[in-house]
Amino acid sequence: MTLVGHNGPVSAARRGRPRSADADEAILAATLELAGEVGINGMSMDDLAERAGVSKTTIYRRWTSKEQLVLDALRSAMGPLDDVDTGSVHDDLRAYLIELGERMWQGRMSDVLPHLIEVACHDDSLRSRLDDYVQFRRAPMLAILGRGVERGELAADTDLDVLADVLLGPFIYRRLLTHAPLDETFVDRLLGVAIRSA
Amino acid sequence: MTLVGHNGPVSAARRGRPRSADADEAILAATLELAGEVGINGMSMDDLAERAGVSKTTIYRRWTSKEQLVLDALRSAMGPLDDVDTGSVHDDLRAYLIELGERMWQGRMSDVLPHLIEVACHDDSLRSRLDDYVQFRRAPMLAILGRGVERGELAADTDLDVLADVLLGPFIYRRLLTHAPLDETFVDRLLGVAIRSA
DNA sequence: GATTTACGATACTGGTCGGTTCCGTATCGT
DNA sequence: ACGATACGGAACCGACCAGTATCGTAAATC
Repeated sequence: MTLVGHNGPVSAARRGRPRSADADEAILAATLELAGEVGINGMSMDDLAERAGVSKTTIYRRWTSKEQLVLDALRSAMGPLDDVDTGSVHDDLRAYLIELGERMWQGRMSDVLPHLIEVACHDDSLRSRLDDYVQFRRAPMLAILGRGVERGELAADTDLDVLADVLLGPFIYRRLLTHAPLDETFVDRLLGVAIRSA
Repeated sequence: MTLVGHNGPVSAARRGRPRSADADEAILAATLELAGEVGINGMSMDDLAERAGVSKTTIYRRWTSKEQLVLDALRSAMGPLDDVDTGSVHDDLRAYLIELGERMWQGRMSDVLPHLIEVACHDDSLRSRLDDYVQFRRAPMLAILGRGVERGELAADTDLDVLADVLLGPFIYRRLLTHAPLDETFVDRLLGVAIRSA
């Protein structure tokens, strides 16, 4: 969490008033919310404090800087993406892409993504955080495709990297540029184009 | 151009010292350069003036605000993208995508794109400018695919919209997220996956 | 109850930035 | 030559912002 104070061993029962766990959650949530609305740089710490229903002091008691806070908030937004093995590439991909589509619209990370991409152009910390996120989305996809090759559903010489690009790229493209929907209809048509065994 | 002064009829030979055409060009070029490096919001007018080798007064004599300047600079960066008809969908797409790949790396618009996407989230003027750009890239692509259907190279029930997403999406995806190359090898593999008549 | 720590509110500091103003100089048409 | 306009340089204004400091109060331990 990169919290400021050395929160020592839990058993050691600190003296004094304890930190509010609600405040931690409220600050992280408000950070993602505000950063999604006005951008990472456009977000002022004063506005953030107000949105979180918390004093600015309370924020700086936990994080040393805005940068550290944003980093933590982004990490907290990365939920795991399950990769179920149904025994069929098509069904695996369908399930995976449908969930991806949902998260791309309502996931906590989704609104911040455009801003994160922007800042990552010059900020190495955020750049590596974004790389984590990208691999996070890519790994299950490559696993699914790998199983497809093993089972003979996909040609052995298939370029899995490019195939993953073909399946993931349109999601980013629609989300950032055309704002077209990412619903089941889209997933089915996408699979129809990309996978021959449709 | 949204220039400030009413530059009247050209024949009317204004009195006094004329505006420097070099300055116009230098300012627009420096705007794209700097905006690409530090972002649209991160670009200060003082730095911009220095980069353009021009005084800040000279900028504000031409444009009323930073916003107007950026809008003009973006418009000036949109060069036309030719759509040659070779008689084969595959060859048309190949030529188109290879040029797209080149422009995505070295085109004047390309560095600004991530920043433009970001700002477009809250700025309607830039949002519509970005929409122009998107349609600008999509239109020739759809024309190529349309001819493919006419010639019977593509199935008549092909969803051209999704197919265009499949061909363009990976470019955005690689450019913004994975930073993988957009070279000829990639184009050929992409076409191999997306077009059955490969 | 005394001590220790967290909290909210507010004010403050040092810096940045968009945009304006002023002045002396350069370049045009007449 | 003269008036009109453009130019560079620099100072300037008002707004905003990250981060700090202070103070009175609330909640925990001892």
